[in-house]
Amino acid sequence: MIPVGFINIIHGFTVKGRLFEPARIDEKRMVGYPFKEIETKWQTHWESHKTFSIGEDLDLSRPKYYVLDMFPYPSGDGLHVGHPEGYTASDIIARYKRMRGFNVLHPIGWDAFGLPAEQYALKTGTHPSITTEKNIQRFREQLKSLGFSYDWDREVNTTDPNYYRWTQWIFKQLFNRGLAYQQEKPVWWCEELGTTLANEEVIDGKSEVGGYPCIRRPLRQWVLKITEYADQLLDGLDELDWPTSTKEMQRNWIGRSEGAEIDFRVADSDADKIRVYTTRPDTLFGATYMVLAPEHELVDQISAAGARAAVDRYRDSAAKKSELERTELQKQKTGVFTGAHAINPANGKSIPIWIADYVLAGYGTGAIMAVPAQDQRDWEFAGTYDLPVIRTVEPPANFDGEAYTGDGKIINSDFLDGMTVEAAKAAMIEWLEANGHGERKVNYKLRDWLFSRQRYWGEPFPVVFTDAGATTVEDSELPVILPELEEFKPSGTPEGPLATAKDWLDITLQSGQVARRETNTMPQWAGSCWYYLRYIDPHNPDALVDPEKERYWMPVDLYIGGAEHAVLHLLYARFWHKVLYDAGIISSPEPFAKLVHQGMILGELEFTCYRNRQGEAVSAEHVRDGTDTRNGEELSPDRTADSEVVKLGDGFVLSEQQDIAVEARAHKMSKSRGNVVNPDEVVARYGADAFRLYEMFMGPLEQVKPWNTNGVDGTHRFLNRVWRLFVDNESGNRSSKIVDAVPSDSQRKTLHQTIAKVTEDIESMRFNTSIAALMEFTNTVNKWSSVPKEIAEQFLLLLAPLAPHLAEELWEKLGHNETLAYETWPETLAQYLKDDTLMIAVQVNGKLRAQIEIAADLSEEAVLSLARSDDNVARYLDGKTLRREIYVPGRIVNFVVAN
RNA sequence: GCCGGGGUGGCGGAAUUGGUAGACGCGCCGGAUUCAAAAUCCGGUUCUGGUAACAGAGUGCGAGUUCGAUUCUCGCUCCCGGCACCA
Repeated sequence: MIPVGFINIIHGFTVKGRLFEPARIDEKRMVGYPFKEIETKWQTHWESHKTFSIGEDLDLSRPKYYVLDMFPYPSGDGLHVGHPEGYTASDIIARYKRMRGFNVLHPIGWDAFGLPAEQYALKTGTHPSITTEKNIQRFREQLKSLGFSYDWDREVNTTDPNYYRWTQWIFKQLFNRGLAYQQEKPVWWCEELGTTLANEEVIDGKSEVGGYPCIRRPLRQWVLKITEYADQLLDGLDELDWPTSTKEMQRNWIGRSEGAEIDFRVADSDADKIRVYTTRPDTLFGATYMVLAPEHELVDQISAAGARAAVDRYRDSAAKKSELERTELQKQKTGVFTGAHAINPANGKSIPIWIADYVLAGYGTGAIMAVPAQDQRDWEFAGTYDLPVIRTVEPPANFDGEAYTGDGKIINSDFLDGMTVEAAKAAMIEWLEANGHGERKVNYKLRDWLFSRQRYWGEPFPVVFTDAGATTVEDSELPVILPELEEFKPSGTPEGPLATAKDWLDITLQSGQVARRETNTMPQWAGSCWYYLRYIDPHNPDALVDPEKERYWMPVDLYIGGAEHAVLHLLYARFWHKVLYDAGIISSPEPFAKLVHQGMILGELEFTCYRNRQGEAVSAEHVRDGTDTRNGEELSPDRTADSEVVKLGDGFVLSEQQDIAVEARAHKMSKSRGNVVNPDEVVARYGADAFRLYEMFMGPLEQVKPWNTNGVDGTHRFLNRVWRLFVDNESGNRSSKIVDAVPSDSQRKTLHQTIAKVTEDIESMRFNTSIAALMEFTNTVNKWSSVPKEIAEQFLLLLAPLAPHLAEELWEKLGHNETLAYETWPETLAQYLKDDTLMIAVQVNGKLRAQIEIAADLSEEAVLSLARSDDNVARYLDGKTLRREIYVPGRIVNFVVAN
């Protein structure tokens, strides 16, 4: 699912003779508590005791919590520091919820079909299943080394026939419900990859993977009718606790719009009527011309003899343009007059019909009525070709724009005059329907989902072709197993590599009928569309999920994963889910109740100074995209050491040459930049607990933030201090500072304030501040001469979700034989939260002049009097007229004075 | 262009039913320990002035509301992410 690959080598590089080593971390030897030993010990313990396996016999009277990570695509490069960010967050929640008495489902698996393994097979002949298995091993080890509390008995793997059997079964449900159909569709074909690609896999006419050129060609494809669910997918968003940006992106992607379709008769012709789609039926009287997409089917029929040559020329050139060129040219709109005219049904006027590629064939009806007065695109086109403009909405008096798209009084529109836009739309639709000229219509940007790929490493379709067409195979025939192949080369034809599997391809059905299997495979999205359901009942041979278990566990309570999946994965999964819901197979209309995106982790902050060919430094304000904005000269970026720059004003400048501003920013981790950080090395040096803690301590989970290996020092030191607090350095036994004594009130206060803060922060996923609270706690406790065992234990329970290995070890040292994973989470006792005395601020005219200590229950009058008598406050009140006294209990006093 | 998010010390960040800006950590400076170093511990660290007490300025820029604004309102600006002729 996470397609980004990163290398796991950290290499220094030289720039102008200086060596930069962004993350050479084995150089310094870390001394401190024996994290390596402890972490291995507890990882082994959890595994052998199946601590986090929830098994089959659950106490269903307990509340459940399903916390899910987006499962990874096991790339050959292993984990990078971005993966464990979300995984750590979900692990903390999982561990916390267990301690809160929930049955917690916290699984992991592998999204293991996909192009990279197939391309590797092409190069090396290694079967993708071997590569995949090897990569999974590596990922599994890495995840285990970080101490995540997954239920490893529930691991799923999309390439396992026992898994994809049910992916195929779901496809059958789609097929049976008429939601899967075949169509000749112009699709992106990439010669180099020997496969078709989905729109989202082609960027600027090149393949997303490899950057190879792609062309459009028609192919028989499987398509899923996601558009049938457009309204449900849109409406379902309202009830979800998801980031607004993600919901908004899905809404835009679905792109629902309401309007009307209107029929225009072609003048002096018996050609078919031309139907247009518009969201502004109220502007019909302002339609001054009509535009058809170059691909529109009526173009041939209507073009006048004299215009035909020009029309054909324009159509040819439009067909050759890639999508990119079409959109790039949006500044200057082009088109050709067909020589034909259409009759405006509202007023009988004749308007010219043009073709232009700013009208898309695939949206609406592929034809529009152009209203330049109220549409900026039409305005531009009309300007270019000198077409008339009729305003039908009165713009505001001070309006100085071109097309006016706002609300206003309708003018020049016969029976609509004087209405608002909203009323006029309704009135016009009513008129159109009454007179047979058109009808109300809802449109979507969302297109049906191109669901087949001409690849090997994907799920085979459970489909065979006979003379009668496509049929699905019997359930008893599932899974349709991917055949072994000698060669993984694409056939070079639109048929995928499976076409070369002769023994597999042709079968005889039970009826005796001869049939041929579908040679397409499913796209990578298929397996990830429903994996969260399989985790609930991963080994069930009879159903994709047991209905009773499904009812208990669904929906997912918390789903954590990257924002790059905001639309596609999350929309496709919701679509399948709703289909399964409608089919009565599952009980919940939405799969993911709450969604959180972890922010990307960037490389370390870098300073870059740009230099021209003479080697002269160019100040950053003159640099844009690596060139000098003043003369267009190419500049070379020069990585500059921290010691050579100094902060000046808003930015950084060279310390030797302070008129030269340098660029200061953290970049996305990438091989080419050499700023990739490998978690294995961080774990080796600091330990998994310190690594987990740092990932959470960096800042808010959702935020993009730069990595800084030095920062791990901080969390490691913190864990060291905790260790020394509990363990005697000499003997390795429990420290004599931990005593069996009754805590003092003040000690209880420290503890319970920490419990309150950590609990609140974990509940709202503010892990950075919960860690800060634990640090403050240890800073305070370190000053105590002894620590009551009761306090020490409660603290360890608070630490446990965040740094589980160390917490377990110290818990054991305090004399416990069982894991603390299911201990009860500490309870905040309110009586220890309030202080007897508190410090409050005293301001005079809003400026802070003193801080005074008061008894918490002191009356307002007494507080004010105390504040007035403070020396420094008195200084500012002296000789002035006191106008107002403000006391916010427990917080602040403000005296307002005048001369 | 449109939609969404953001701008706070040298750095990551903390504080919003409006109430002591800079918690916690990194880095840096000073000290202790050490033959020395690492590690550890203690103190300092927004800027300016002052030995200090304290004073002035300060949360992207400019206005406004308020006794009081990082927080609310209006205008501007820069950065990040997404979409981009969807009629």
